[in-house]
Amino acid sequence: MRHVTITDLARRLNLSASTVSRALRDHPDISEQTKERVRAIAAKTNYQPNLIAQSLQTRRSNNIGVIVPEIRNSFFSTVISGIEDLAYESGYTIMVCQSNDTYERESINTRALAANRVAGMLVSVSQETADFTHLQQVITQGVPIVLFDRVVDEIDAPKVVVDDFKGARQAVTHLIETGRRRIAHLTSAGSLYVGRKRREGYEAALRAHGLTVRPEYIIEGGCHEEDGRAGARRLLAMAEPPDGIFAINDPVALGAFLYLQDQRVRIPEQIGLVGFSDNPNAVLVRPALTTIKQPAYEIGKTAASLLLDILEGRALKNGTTITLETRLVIRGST
Amino acid sequence: MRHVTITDLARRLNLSASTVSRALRDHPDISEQTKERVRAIAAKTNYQPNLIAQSLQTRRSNNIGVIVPEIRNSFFSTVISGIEDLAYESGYTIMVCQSNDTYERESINTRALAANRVAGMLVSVSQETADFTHLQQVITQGVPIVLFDRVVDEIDAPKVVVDDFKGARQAVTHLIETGRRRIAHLTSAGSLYVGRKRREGYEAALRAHGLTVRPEYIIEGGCHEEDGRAGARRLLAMAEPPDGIFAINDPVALGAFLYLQDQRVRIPEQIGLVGFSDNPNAVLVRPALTTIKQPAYEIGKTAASLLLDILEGRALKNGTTITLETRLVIRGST
DNA sequence: CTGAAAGCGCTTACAG
DNA sequence: CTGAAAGCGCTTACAG
Repeated sequence: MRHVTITDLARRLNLSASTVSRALRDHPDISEQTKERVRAIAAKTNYQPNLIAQSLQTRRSNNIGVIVPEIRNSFFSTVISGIEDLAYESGYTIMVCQSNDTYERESINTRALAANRVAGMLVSVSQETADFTHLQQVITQGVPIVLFDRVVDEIDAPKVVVDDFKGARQAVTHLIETGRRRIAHLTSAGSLYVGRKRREGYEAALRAHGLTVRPEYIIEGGCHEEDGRAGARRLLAMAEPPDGIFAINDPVALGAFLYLQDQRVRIPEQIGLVGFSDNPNAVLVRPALTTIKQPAYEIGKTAASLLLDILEGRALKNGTTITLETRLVIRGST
Repeated sequence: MRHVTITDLARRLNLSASTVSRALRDHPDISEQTKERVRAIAAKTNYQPNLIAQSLQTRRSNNIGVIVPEIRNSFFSTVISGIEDLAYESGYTIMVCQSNDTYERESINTRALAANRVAGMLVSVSQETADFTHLQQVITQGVPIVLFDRVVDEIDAPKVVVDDFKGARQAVTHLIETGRRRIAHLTSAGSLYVGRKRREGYEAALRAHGLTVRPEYIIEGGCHEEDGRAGARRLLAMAEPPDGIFAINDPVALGAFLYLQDQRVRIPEQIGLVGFSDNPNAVLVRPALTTIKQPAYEIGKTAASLLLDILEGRALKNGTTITLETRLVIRGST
């Protein structure tokens, strides 16, 4: 019923705990014969080292903390999948928290992970977060953080991102090149880094083609499907509705898509639509969604591998930021 | 740079570690004044209790382990979301592992979580798993397990499921009642519990309506979109293709859907299609997918709450199995 | 009301 | 090659 300990093994073999410990870790000092005996009894009793005790003693941990806005968002669950696969290969386990896009929960999560003495953290900040001391404190305590996707300039930590500006500019340029002139943008509220960058890309594309940025065409909402629906409703209600929409991400784009479809607006003839992410379900709608492909799984793997580099002493250059490639995937919605 | 310890606080206040510890836990013996001093210095130095040390001492943990086949499957990521939300409310953190549907990785994950001395585990077994000693050992060690979705009869543990048999029967009955007579089934390979149950429901519905079960119409594959495509291809190639398809889950159904659409097969006129889960993307295709709604988020919450009941000493009746309701959601694909 | 001591399950310098 | 001792950061019965 109880967990077997090293002391239990030692007692049964008439050895000291030290010797058993060394035998289990294959220390060269220990005789092969003793090692055999220890291994045999360990296997027989189903001994499992207590990683808690080991962590306390060695002040090292095999756990890494992950904080994302929402686990059930396809983009983030794919990132987590990438993180877990790499962590698994390297003998780490991940502790996963979601902030539900609130600052409060994000900071509580950060503390909980710190209290659990994770070796490091991988975080994508919430939409609400504007104060970053919770993250700074962790770093000050010597626990490395790698930021991904929702990164922030205020924190000096390695980052894994895609070129949001460029991706957005590409998306909007594509809308312009396919003949749209009244292009709206569905974006997040607040100061989300990716929101800002994508919006800048949107504006840059318009300007580069001599189009004016019309503030009424920029709808600030959230990052979910329902926000896309709401945004599309507002756009359709305008005296001069847009003929193109660039959404901050695929869920928002799909929300807009469904609303337009409900309203019998023809896509792409009346309104062209572009998303951002290339979630698996971008290909399910008809016409399929044109979008900017973001390598979610690779983002997870890359962020995890940066963290492992730090944990295993491979120093990173100051200000390391890895920018993964996005790609415009043209489908039927434009 | 280093983490502040209780001893650090004690030294700065000229108190003993015991007193500081008691003050922090608000022990009644300690004077209010001392508590104040301790709290003040703890806040000032950003003291964070070392949960690792605490766990070792108290032999309790605030971590619960979660093992799923695949994090980036919409059903499982939603379940995990439910688990995390409830765990968060109760002060627990979750450690998440994916087996990628292999027995090997599932058993290694189980050991890793056990070595991390999680308070309990929530698991949905892999498609490959046929030997359950890795789970049995954990239970024997006194670590409770709650199974969900992919449960197994061989393990005596509380379970959270939906009525797969009934849901499947309902799905197929619906296909029959809408006039289909040649109904195929796309299922998993191997002995997956949910696969078996859903197949039994499929066969029961056919028999109840005097239709014969035609083995060539039962295609064993996997649980992913590509398996649905492959299955649909095989069905279409038959001399007498089916006029209805019941798929083991939504990803498989959507894979079949896309293949049929590519082949210009009209849904629902030529072939009616029903899935299982009601993933968010079931509503994205046109016609939208008829499916059996499975409350993924509630499954996660329920499984987590059963585990918390056990952890907090609220005994469960032997053989507790919670069966959540499924519902037939009729959309355009039938 | 506070402190000294023991101990949770390990690891590792130090001795022999 | 093996063991005794100390210690990781806590908690808690036992004394005072």
